[in-house]
Amino acid sequence: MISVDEQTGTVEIDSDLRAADGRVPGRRGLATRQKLLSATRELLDSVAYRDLKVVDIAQEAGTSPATFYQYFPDVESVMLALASDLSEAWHGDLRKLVSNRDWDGDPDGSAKVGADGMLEFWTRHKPVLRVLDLASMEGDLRFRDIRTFLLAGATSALMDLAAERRIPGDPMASAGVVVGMLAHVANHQHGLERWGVSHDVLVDTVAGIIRRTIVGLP
Amino acid sequence: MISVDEQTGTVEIDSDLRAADGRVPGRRGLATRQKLLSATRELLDSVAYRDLKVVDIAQEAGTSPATFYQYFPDVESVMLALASDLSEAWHGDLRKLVSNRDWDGDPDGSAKVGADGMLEFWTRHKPVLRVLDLASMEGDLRFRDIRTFLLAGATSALMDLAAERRIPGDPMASAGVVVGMLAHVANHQHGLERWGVSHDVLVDTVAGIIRRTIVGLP
DNA sequence: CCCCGGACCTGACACAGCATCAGATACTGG
DNA sequence: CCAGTATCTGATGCTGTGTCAGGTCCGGGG
Repeated sequence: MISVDEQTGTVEIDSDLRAADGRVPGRRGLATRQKLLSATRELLDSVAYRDLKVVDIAQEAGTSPATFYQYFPDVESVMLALASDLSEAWHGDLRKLVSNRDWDGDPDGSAKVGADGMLEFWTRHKPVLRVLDLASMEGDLRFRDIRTFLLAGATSALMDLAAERRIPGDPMASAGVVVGMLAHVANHQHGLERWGVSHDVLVDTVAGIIRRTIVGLP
Repeated sequence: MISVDEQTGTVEIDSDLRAADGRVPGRRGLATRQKLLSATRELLDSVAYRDLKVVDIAQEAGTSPATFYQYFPDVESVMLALASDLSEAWHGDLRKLVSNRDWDGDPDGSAKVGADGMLEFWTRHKPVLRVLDLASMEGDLRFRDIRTFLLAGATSALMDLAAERRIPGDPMASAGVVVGMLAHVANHQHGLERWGVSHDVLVDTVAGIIRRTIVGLP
């Protein structure tokens, strides 16, 4: 669980969960909590976030709505937990997607692998990431901080890359816009394909932009 | 009112509105409908889309919930109408933002004016556009078609530009990605500024990407 | 083995917002 | 001024939320 202190702006990893009444859950309780999380992720494949009902999550998890409220105050909090878990699990891997590349030896290939990896990651975790983007866009600071944390590794790696190479323009802005573009393209992949743009062409286009914006011209 | 025929996939401009019971509204009815639309737009400045209640819209418009249902089946339909109006009104202007430029004489200036204009347009109509993006992302085809129509002018103008100049890569993909990036940056402008990226730097960064992706290298 | 106390679960309930309809009210043409 | 139609709304049933008191399950001490 990532919690953000609005006062200091620091991000803390806080793992001692509490049930609604302040109890510390035991084995059985944690299992139930987990079942509720899984049930939510399952439902998210077929139901839009807005249409997720507490009743349905409880039923899918084989329990009652009242039990749901023992572990989460509302549906939004379940999403917060799911997004937070995902963010913690992948933060580092996304950074490596950028930093573990041979940008000097093979800049084009590196850009392509990075773009492809990002798109693939987004596709794999689409349901949760979609909600993360949705809520961030709506201005929810808790989701926005989780999203920022998830992308921070990749963003700062790209920023360093741009700074090292003395690319014209602001490295921070370039990295931020590029990462945003990647997330956006990943989300709208289906829409673009519907317009006749194949997956491969899309990856090449995005890779080209990364190449020219971050690494510099050939 | 833009309506999309799911069967044929065609988009039709349909202006003869009907009330809930099939009547054709008169002057008074149309005025009430308009008041409901305005009330919704007003509320959207301060209330998140998800939290928009029929009760509140009706109250803001100085009427009753039952009246609301005479003109719209639900809140989503009001948004559809607002987005549709916006799309029709600005479709052409966004195209001109790209096509009325001297790309040969002053490519850098043109890119900058285009980027700035797009960001300004997005900021001005933020509340409605945010919902448009939100709903499109959620996969709602009606909103996605409206969004596509709104951006189609600018996109095809950019596509032509890229094609004329025989830029490496697929012109359609380049234009689509660039327009998507513009929309994304516009939406996340505040987040990026919070990270220390000023508006001007952002415009320059985006203009640079347009310049290199669509017009070609200096 | 039984029993007890705490951890866990749930049926029942009060309430908010949605959606509908019958009947009241306002406008307009003659 | 009145009839007839367009427009509006109070009353109502329904779905889903969030809370609580009380019931069930389970492991450890007697």
